[in-house]
Amino acid sequence: MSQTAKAPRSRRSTNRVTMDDVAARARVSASSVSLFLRNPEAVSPRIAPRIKQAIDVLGYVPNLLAGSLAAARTRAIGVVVPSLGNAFFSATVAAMQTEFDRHGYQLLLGATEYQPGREADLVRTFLSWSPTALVVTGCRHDDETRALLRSARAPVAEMWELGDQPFDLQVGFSHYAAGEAVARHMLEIGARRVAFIGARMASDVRARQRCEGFSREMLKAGIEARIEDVPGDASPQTGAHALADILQNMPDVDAIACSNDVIALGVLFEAQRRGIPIPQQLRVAGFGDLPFSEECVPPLTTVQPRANEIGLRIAQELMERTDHEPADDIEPRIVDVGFELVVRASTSNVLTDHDA
Amino acid sequence: MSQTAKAPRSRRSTNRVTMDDVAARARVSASSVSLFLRNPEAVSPRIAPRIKQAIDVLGYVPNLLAGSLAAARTRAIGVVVPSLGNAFFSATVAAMQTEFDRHGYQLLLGATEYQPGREADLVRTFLSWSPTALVVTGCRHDDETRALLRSARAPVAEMWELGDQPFDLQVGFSHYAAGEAVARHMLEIGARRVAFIGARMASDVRARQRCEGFSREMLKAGIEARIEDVPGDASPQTGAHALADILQNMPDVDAIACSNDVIALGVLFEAQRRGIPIPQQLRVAGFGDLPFSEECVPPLTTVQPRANEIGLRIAQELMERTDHEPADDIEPRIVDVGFELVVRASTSNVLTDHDA
DNA sequence: TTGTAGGCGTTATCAT
DNA sequence: ATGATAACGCCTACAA
Repeated sequence: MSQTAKAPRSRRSTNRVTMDDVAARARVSASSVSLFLRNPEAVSPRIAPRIKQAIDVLGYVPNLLAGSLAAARTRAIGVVVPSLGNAFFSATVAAMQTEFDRHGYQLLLGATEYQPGREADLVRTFLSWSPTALVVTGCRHDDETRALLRSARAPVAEMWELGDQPFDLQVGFSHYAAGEAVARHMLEIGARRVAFIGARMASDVRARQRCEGFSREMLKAGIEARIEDVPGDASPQTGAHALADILQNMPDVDAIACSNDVIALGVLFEAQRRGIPIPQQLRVAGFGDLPFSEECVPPLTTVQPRANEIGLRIAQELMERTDHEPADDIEPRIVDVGFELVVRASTSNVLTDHDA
Repeated sequence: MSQTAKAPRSRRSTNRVTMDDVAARARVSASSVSLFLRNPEAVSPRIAPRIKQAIDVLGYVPNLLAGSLAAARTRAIGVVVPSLGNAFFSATVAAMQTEFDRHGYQLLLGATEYQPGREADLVRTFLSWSPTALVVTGCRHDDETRALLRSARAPVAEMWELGDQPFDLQVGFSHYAAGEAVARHMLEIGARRVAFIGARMASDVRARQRCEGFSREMLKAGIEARIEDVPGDASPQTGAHALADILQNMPDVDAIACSNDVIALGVLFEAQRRGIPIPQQLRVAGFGDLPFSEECVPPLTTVQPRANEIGLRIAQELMERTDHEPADDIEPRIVDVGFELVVRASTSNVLTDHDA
């Protein structure tokens, strides 16, 4: 009895339980039910339990689409990341999702997989959901994306990078500074023949920034770093192959910085296979402080980027903004969460203290 | 001029460009615009360009909420995963998102972080979005979740596991079989004193299943496996500590299977530190075939679970189902994507062939 | 092919 | 405090 012949123009296709059904059963008006759902204290103690019971009995689930349409605000937040395969972003997304969820907001997810034009597509899609806010990765966006974001009637947060003019919120840190920090550390421990391994740096803006920071700092010391920009995702294979390449062209290399810990891990493995002692002959540093970085042999010097905090701060700042009226123009805000250089045995000769 | 005193009962808070605006500018009716948007061929070649231009000029973005409400179907699919920190699930989610996006569907993401009760909460939230379909992880759900899923007017896909009665679709493989395969392999290469390391197996159902498959197969050969169930997320630390534990209680252990490659990696590191030769003295196997598993020293024997294919198949099957009328009751379907035992040097004495 | 009008399930406004 | 009722922006059966 799904399509009854009668009832002309009845489009009530779904026999979904609606607020009216609840109202009827509780013998109140739909308005009261709506009120109760938003603020249970606002209805008299006489009818509140009736409504509550009706909801339970009927198994009523509010229709957010209708609600959002009527209220002209959707409890959804669109998030664009380059890739979920990257542990940094999946950690940030996880943290955001948890926090959004706590506030009753739904996370809409999109990944560009580093394909040009995808960001604009995803943002456009998100916009058609009338999201409460938008979160994008990085500060570099093509003109189309910028236009869409500017036209958005919702706060825009940029994450994982600082720079340019913020739309409404930026939460991240300077990747140049991270690269510089690694370079300075390398110099301090006596590195003179250095290289930087990065994956796909033409499209991975932030890896490129770390690379540039590293190179510039090295140049200040009169050292020209060899840059190994390998195609494809960052992976241990990437690192292993890159090390092979570097050794061929620069046999006396004494320090290698990597744009990612997984690359550095590959360097460690390849060095192990070749019998190159680390850090005695070659110092290695990464970026990310991934779970294995503390445990590998030797433990890896790296930069810890606070991926979770980025997600959390973004969510908190956005949740705070949504409490205000969209009218009160809130100042754009930049939050530098910083990073931490974590020095471990891969760049120092001290005893391995992995089991502190 | 946001709240003009006139225009009683005007709630038009947003000066958003609507379909009516487009229609007015193109000098056609809104329904023609609607038709054009859904099927550009269906309107006359005379007005089509007018509509197209009006859309561009006004920067019209369709309101999916209104559209979904009217059409009683939302182009959104809710996905529940245990955790995005787990590379398996983030890979599957990435694959799904890409495929959904190709079909114009939005992925709604939720993670339980292995907390009891969270699955039901997330499903309930998703349901209020009237999703086209729901995707959940695994086949074990509490009563509340089952009830919600059963009541859902949308196909329900279960992933990463097979078993029990499928709601509409299951795409996964047998984790028991995966555990058994590892056990048989270990037996073939002469393992006699074996252990299994798993993380948080009380809540990670699938890790437990792999463990059980492993243990049962060992028992058939008269061997009782020592089971190391460590708390917390799977990590190299987990593996390193577990190996230490095992060596203390079972010094003559000659084979260790792990519920996850990252645990196995930790075992390799700890063995390296202790000077335990692998595979000569100790065979090690993992699960997941993560990026480092082929590259580490020695390369790791593992089970490759086809995370991407699971996501892709789920998306494809669901997209196919949504083409049909919800009326035609489609048969529940089970897709076993299988897995592959990848034998590498960590369990064999053959020459390392990492650079094939 | 194009237009008209009713309805999708809420929320918000206003009157009681 | 509660209830009518008008939006919200679009889709779709039906008429023209």
